[in-house]
Amino acid sequence: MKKTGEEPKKEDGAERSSRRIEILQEAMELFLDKGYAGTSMSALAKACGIQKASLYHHFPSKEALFVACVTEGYDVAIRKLRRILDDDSMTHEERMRRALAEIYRITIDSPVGRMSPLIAEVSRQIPEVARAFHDGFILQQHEIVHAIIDAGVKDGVFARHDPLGMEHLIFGPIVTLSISRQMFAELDTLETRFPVARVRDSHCDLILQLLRNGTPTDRAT
Amino acid sequence: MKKTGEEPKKEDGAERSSRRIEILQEAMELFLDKGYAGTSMSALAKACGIQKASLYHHFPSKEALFVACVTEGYDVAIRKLRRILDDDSMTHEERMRRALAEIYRITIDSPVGRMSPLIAEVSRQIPEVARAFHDGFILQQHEIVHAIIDAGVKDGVFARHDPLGMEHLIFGPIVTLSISRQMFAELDTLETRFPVARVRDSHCDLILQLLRNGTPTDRAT
DNA sequence: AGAAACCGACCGTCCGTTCGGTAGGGAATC
DNA sequence: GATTCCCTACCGAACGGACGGTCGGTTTCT
Repeated sequence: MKKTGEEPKKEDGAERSSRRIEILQEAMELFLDKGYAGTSMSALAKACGIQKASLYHHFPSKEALFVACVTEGYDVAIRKLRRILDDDSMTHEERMRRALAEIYRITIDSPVGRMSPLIAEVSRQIPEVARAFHDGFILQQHEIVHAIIDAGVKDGVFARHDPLGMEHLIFGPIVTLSISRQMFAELDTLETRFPVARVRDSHCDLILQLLRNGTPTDRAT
Repeated sequence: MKKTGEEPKKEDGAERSSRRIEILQEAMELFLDKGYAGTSMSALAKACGIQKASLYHHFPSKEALFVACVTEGYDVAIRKLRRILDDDSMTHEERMRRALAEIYRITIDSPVGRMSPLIAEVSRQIPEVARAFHDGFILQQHEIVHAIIDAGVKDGVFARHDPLGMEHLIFGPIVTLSISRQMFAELDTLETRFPVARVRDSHCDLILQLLRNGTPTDRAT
């Protein structure tokens, strides 16, 4: 509701409530490492070097703190992706490759992208966070990719495919790779079975192969 | 360690410790519905109609109970998939389509398949369960799919692709669809954005399109 | 002075787990 | 055939601890 209205000073933006930002960063780290239920307010306070009661001067509850963790930050994460969409100096294929690489980076390396398992964990308890994550993060990326593909189709460079199927074919492997790398982090075969660079390059090749060749079977379900 | 040695009577197998099985079924239901941390032993006991202390006569701890939930059942889940692999009465393409449909069913409908978010939630706390899930469930399915593809390649029906990339292109969308449908279950656009049948059919078409056409760029990274 | 930030101590609750004890049925003993 | 023994399944009650959250008061900054 009101997530940018608690600054002590004016809306200078540069250093608005440094404590609050510090708490959010520590919280993000702990949540990603220990999960939502596994992160206690006491542990977070200790990580920040303050008392637990002080946390409640910045956030009214643990749930609100988690929601802030999710909602604040994903607009920053996809900003670069949006810039790729707006860049006209590339060919359609090159722009697609750049966008895919950036989505891999966002989903696997950035804190917001790695939060999918967390959202899944709390989605029943805090349904609003699932909606926020979907509308503000997932949906944004999907729309950007569709825009890139549509531009290529319009110029006759890309073949037309079922948008829904293409969407899942693009994002499915990326999301699954990110989640797998987290849940199987302890496996000694992690880098063999789930290597980022190899999967990314191979995935990219296969998608572009589909985008270049038209689909002969145009079965409409 | 000893999971089949607690029957009260002989090892008749038909009704080995009915209480134990009842507990496992109720536990699976609760875990899938409320998550691991969100499922208390008290709630499980109430669901089974017994006292909480009685649970500890069948399982030494909550962790052990969860591990049993995961490990007991996934061999049953992929039995049908294995039968499809061994069926020689189909063409390669038809077998691939059948296998894909079965994997969608397993991953989205069966209890074991829907446990991925749960495994992710507890993977740090109980690392052994992640390994068991990977080796006994994920890896089994991957090997079966690779065997089906290899047979098609050997007969010249399927084109050869990077096995790792193909693996992620096949399983990625399925796993992501299953997880998305759970974490975004409250969204009113769920069936529009994540419909099983449409995604499955479209996915299947795209995969087979790739398997039919060879890949011209044979870049080895 | 006044507000914001912070602190130490505390509250009520719920959790996983344990303990001592009971009911009941089958086997062994007399 | 009755008694004793034993073992499994079960139960009521409680334990220790951790958790999210609160309260009254103190410090800090402007």
